[in-house]
Formats: sequence, C-alpha cells, structure tokens
Amino acid sequence: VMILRSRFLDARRKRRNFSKQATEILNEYFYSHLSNPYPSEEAKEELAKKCSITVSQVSNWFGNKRIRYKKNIGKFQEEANLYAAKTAVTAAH
Amino acid sequence: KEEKQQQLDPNNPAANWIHARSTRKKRCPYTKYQTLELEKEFLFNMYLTRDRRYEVARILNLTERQVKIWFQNRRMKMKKMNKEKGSKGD
DNA sequence: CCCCTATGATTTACGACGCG
DNA sequence: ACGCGTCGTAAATCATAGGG
Repeated sequence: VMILRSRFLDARRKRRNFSKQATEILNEYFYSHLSNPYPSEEAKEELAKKCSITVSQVSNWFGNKRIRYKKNIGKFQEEANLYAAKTAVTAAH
Repeated sequence: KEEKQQQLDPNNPAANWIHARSTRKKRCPYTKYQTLELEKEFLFNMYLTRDRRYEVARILNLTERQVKIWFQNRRMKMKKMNKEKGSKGD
C-alpha cells in the first residue's frame, strides 16, 4: 500500500513549466530585491495569487532561483540587466 | 543592521545572502530500504521515543541524529501535504 | 527519435528559535 | 541548561519538459 502510494505521490513530479507571465512576475520581484530576495509570507501569497500558483510553488521557485543564481551569476547577467532596466522604467513613473 | 551593503551592482549582490554553511555534511540520499523502513516506522508512529530512535538508527545504519531529523522532515512533509492537498483525493 | 539543458519538486541537514 | 519540537532554508538530487 505504501509502495503504491509512494508511486502515486512520485507522479506529482509530473509538472508543467509556469506560464511566461508567471515567470515574468517572479523574476521582476527577484531582480528588484536582489540584495535580499526573501519574500515574506505575505509577499509570497501575493505573488502566488498574481501567478496563479501555490505559495509552496513560489517558495520552490525562489529557493531554486537563489541557488542557481548564486551558482552562476554570469549566466544570469543578461537576465538581471533586463529586469533591472524594466524595473528602472517602472520606477521612473 | 544593513551596515555595508554592496550596491545593487549585479556583479555581487549575492554576496549578501545567507551564511555559507561551511561545516555542513553533504546531503547523502538514503537507500530505498532505509526510506521504506523509515516510512513504516513513521506509519507506526509519527514521534519516536528515545529507545525506538536508537533501534531504528542501529538497524538502518544511520545516526540517531539522522533519524531524528528524518522524522522532523517527514512531519513537515505530512503537514504540507495535508494543507495543500487536503481538498483533493488522498 | 535522441541528446541535453532548463526547470519545478523533493530530499537531507542545519540554524534559529520555542517550549517544558 | 538540555533536548526535542517547528519553520524556513541551502544544497544536492530527482524526474520530466522542451528544444535542437
């Protein structure tokens, strides 16, 4: 029983990538809080709502993003500049 | 608390984040057998007595600390599953 | 198809903090 | 103090999605 249950739960890894827009929202938050990319519980809830995903998925996304960013900042440089520019434009008005 | 925060210079903002856990043990995935036995024990009861922890650790060749932490993580996993999937078929 | 990398989720291991 | 509890996370790993 446990084995069957485990297999079933393992099937949860059947995933879909997040929508382009959701990723956009998450990245905007990440790069506009680069000095401290740790959203509060409330911020996570808001992001989850905006992205139509769960709070856990938001946590997973930030956990993965922080590690992967740290592991290879160079690889994300272009992306970082892109969102930094986007944020600057938004802040400009 | 924000003493010398590097500028948001994309070249080193990461320097600010979490403590580089230097002395931590590398994560070592448990075998199918170990996991299965731990799950069976968890099914029997979610909290270990000290004696039970000692026995489980001995039988599975894990440290008592590893067994203790495995149960802590397992309880967190259960809580998460109950919360987010409670409204679905379980 | 077959690789190969990107990506979301899960698994170990702690630090921080709480409680009895 | 001690010792084990939860919570949030790092880091490694897993399993698949997706693109050549």
